[in-house]
Amino acid sequence: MAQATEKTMDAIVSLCRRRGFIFQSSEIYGGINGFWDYGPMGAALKRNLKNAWWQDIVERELPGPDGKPVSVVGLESTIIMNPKVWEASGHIGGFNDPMVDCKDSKSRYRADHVLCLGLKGQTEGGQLYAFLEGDDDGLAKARKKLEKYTKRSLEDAELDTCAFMDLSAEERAITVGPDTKEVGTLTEPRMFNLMFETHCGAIRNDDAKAYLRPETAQGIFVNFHNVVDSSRVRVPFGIAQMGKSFRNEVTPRNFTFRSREFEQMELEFFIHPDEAQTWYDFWRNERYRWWKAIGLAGDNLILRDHDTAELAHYAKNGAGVCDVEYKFPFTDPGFGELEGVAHRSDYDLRQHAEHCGKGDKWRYLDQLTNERYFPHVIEPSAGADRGTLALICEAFTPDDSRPSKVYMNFEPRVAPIKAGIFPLVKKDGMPEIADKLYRELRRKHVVEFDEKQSIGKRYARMDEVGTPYCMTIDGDTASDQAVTIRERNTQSQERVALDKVADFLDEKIGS
RNA sequence: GCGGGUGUAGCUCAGUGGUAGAGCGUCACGUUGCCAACGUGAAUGUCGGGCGUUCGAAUCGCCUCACCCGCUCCA
Repeated sequence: MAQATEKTMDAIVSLCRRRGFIFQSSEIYGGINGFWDYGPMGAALKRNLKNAWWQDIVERELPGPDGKPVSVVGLESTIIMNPKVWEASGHIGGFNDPMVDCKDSKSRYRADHVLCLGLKGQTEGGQLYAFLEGDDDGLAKARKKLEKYTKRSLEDAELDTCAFMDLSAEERAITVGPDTKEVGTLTEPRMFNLMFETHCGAIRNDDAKAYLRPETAQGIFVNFHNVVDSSRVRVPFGIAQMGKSFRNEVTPRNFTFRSREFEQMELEFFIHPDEAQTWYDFWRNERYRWWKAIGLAGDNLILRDHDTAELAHYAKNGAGVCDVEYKFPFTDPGFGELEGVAHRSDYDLRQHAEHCGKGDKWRYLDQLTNERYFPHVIEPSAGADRGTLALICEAFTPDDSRPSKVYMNFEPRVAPIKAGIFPLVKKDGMPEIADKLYRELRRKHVVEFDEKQSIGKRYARMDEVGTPYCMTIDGDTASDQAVTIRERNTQSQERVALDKVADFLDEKIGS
């Protein structure tokens, strides 16, 4: 058995497998890179997370910046859409990063991160030496190579740096790659399409080509007017959607953190352009608060505002972009993104208005003010799989003093099992009383009945899947009509009357 | 995609050319009196996969797949 006394990714992955949280997809055939399955516990945990998001975003009342309830409706759009959606959104074309390969060293670089060092004023002949942006060692190496080539030491003023992206074919031919000694081994910058392709219908030609969506957001934007016309919403309001998205990542990595198939929980919140800052600030703070409330309450969660330099094309000059980030064991001491909150301006609605040919007719009409405009969008976009993984990592609590050596400290709201119902021993009528209690509690909560093996072993199992409460029917229950309730984190026990157990659970778990 | 590492039972691992093992876990029966108790019995292996070398491969070689670390990238 695993002696998981340290909070390492290996220990967490091991527990996920052992207790049925997460398995590798298609494992019996050797697995498939970037795809993961959720077992019984993982499916329950992820569903609880998604339900909490849907309830808190769409269903329950949330006071907005002005104290009035925030208005949000739900949507479920398809994974495959008309390919023109992706032309309009910029995913075909601008979405991908240009990459450059080195034929000699077989390395691949982000083309826009490659810089070239050369002699100032030199227009022909000579050689250029490539290095990676921010790589001081690489720069020093490039300079050394250039000095060796010119056979003399060079002053700073003689040097010139330019971007590889800006080079002509002739200039690329005299460029030496960062990890080679030959010239001309770098390819021209090439796009790698991260969208999965498929074909609709029986004939597989270019006309039938379609894409699996790389984000759920566009399904919301193209349905903007359908929702406005059918559901009596008024700006400001939001459309929420959760669902699978697909990206053919070059390097899936870090357990479920970067997968090729993943689930998003996205809200597109439509606002008047003048109110962008107010609503951006609201959602920025609200989303951070929400992740804390769902169980990421410790120091591992941060809210990070983006620098202007890293802003996406649609977010320049906006109210801002920030990430809710979690310190995973594999990112430590850094952080990994759980959710991005971005002011996307009116970029997407305008793009679709233009591409579908409706143009200004696609503007929103405010019937109170008679103003027509393209609403701006504040987009809180969260990863459900990343969120689930963060909940698992945060909950994983080593404790050598207990038999399981570890327990999962889930918030009761997201815990896969809310309570275990155990007869202390399998005789003297205890199983019958336990079974009756189990059936009663099961009507409202996910609870588990277990009469096998010793009581300690059953507690240990519940610790490892993060069940907050265990209710034990013992020899006194028949006479005093009360059970022992064990609390997971403290392992303390209290005596609760049988007819008060349901109330106890309702209060602790919420309904 | 590049470089490095790893891959044997559910888990942790032993096994370096000669009949696939241990501990824990799991299941059944008995027992039980609050934290992985005990007894008896049982099930579970493409030794990641393929090809090769060999009389014989978990073990040696080549190819491949998956995972981990670094680069890269990202919801």
